[in-house]
Amino acid sequence: MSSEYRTEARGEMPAEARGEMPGYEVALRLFQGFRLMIDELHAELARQGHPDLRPMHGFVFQAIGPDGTTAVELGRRLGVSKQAAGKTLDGLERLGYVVRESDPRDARRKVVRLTERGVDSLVRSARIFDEIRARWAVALGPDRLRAFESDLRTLTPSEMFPLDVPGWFGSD
Amino acid sequence: MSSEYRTEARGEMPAEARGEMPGYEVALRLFQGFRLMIDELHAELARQGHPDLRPMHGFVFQAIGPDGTTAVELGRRLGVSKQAAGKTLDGLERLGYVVRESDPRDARRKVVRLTERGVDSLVRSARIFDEIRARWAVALGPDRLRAFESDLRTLTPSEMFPLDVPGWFGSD
DNA sequence: CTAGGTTAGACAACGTGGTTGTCGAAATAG
DNA sequence: CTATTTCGACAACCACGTTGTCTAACCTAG
Repeated sequence: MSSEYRTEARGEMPAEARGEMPGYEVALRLFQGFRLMIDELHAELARQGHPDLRPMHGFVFQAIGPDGTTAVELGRRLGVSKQAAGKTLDGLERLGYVVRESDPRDARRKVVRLTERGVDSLVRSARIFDEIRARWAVALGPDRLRAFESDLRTLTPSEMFPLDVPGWFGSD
Repeated sequence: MSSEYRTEARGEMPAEARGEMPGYEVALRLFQGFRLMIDELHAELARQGHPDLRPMHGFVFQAIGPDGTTAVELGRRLGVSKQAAGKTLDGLERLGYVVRESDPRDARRKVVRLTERGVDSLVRSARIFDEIRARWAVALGPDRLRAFESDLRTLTPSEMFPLDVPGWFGSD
């Protein structure tokens, strides 16, 4: 991270003059692109009846999945302790996005499932994301956006998205 | 955010078959690209003598700037209270990345400056970012990467990068 | 069938980073 | 000179993560 402290590099034409970007700016702009989408998503979700959802909740819903899961397994997927996952679920349960049902086949397990409201938020999220993408297609042109997405896939090859976002940014 | 709950949309050929990407995947991959760069940056920084730096610290150093700043102003730039900014600075001061000097022209102010060690971490960060970018240039080809960066700039037009990352993800 | 180990979830104590509120000292406006 | 603003410090509090412990339920050997 450095704009003022940039390593001006060995001779030749500066990178910017060749239309290139300093490495740190690529990182910053990737994050900013993500953040623009997420901020707009949640502004629109708030307008559409989901004012209490936060960026993290999308990752949680994704980790819960259509078949439900347990607090332990959720903690594993999110990279946090089962207790932390449980506390997050407490909040989402209060907001009406998930329910805990007891598993008849294993009396210890409490299976967490999305409620109708939870599914509704996911359907709306998908639509809003697609609308943002559609605006990007206008801004870049559809061919250019397809190339952009293809390159993005090349650079981030994994099939599985890392969901262990909570605490990732933290200070220690 | 939805893979299983995708809105399959009205008729025609599915977006994937046209080489397009669902909107939510664009967001996820932008974040993943950022995260790949940041994770590699900090792994390499740790190897080069800066094992205690965290993703957030880069934003803090950026907000401090080459001329130094005060806790109040830093809090403003990071979007947190002056007290929170002060606590963060306490930690960085203990680690030897910043010093607080009293301002002879205003006895209330304590100007925070980067130490030599702080500047060293920025110089190394810039170099590491550029190395990662260079590998991306190999993966995509230099022309394709330039186009990618150009499109990224189009999509994230702002001059100023938002530094108010702490708490942005939080749950309430 | 039972004994021992494992697993899920609840509960408590704690740490870290954020918040607000208050205060005194120093600067500034009138 | 006085009144107001601003900076930094201190304290109380809160949100959200952590670890540790405990009980109930399941599973597997013998």
